[in-house]
Amino acid sequence: MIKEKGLSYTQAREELINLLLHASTPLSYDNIKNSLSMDKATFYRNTALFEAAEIISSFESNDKKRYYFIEQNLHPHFICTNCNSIECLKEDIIYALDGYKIESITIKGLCPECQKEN
Amino acid sequence: MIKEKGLSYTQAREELINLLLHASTPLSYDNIKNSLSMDKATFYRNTALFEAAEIISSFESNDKKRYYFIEQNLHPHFICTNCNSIECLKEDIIYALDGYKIESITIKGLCPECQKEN
DNA sequence: TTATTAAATGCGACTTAGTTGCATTTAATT
DNA sequence: AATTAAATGCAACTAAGTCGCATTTAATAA
Ligand SMILES: [Mn+2]
Ligand SMILES: [Mn+2]
Ligand SMILES: [Zn+2]
Ligand SMILES: [Zn+2]
Repeated sequence: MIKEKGLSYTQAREELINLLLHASTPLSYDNIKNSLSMDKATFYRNTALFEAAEIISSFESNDKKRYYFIEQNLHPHFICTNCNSIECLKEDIIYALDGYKIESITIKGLCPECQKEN
Repeated sequence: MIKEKGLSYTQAREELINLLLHASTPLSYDNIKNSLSMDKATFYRNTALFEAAEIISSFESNDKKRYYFIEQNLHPHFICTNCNSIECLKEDIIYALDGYKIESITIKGLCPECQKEN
């Protein structure tokens, strides 16, 4: 995966790709900093590189943090503006936007839990 | 609009609502700071208040800035990850997410301009 | 209209996710 | 094994947004 894109294969990059491959939702630096052996600067330099190489995607959540993910099938992510939880929405929503290339879709609002509380 | 929600009607709030009402795309503080007579703290305190009162919505773009908008019909916004431009996507896309309340939808990717350059 | 008061504002200090420069280490190639 | 350009760690930095507090203003009562 890394080598296919002509990038050199380092310990840090392997570690980062593995974490993202096995995650069930997008992850921020903050989420995984304790599982990472690399420095924060290395994390961000590599995520930027992987995004440019189109190995990973990301979005900015409500909590001012960026979340990174690797996913085979394009699906929207739901972000709760109350509790900041992030969910994968597996229901297929087809976006045919002529001339645009779609990298990620985020839907913000209130999750079922938070809506009840109102 | 402001009074309907039981908020007091101040010069700063009128100014802010007017700017957002007449904007053709979502706006960040940076976009309009030169047109604003209020302080940055007041801008952010009022946007937070308006969001809580459900007068405005917002999303975090790719450039780490938050964009605010008032819109009658719910439609997605497209954010180009290359040039950071923001567009309203008027084509109606119906999201029926049972149990969720949807406040905003953002689609990220490459706009037609930036995709050509590749 | 004026007096009262709680809420709104401006200002400066602060927070914090992410970035950058530079010295050191490491992966890739010879 | 030697070479070298790229990758990394560290510490300093940047900038969007937040917060405390003194001052001003909107709303209400007199
Ligand atoms: Mn997902
Ligand atoms: Mn719009
Ligand atoms: Zn929630
Ligand atoms: Zn673009």
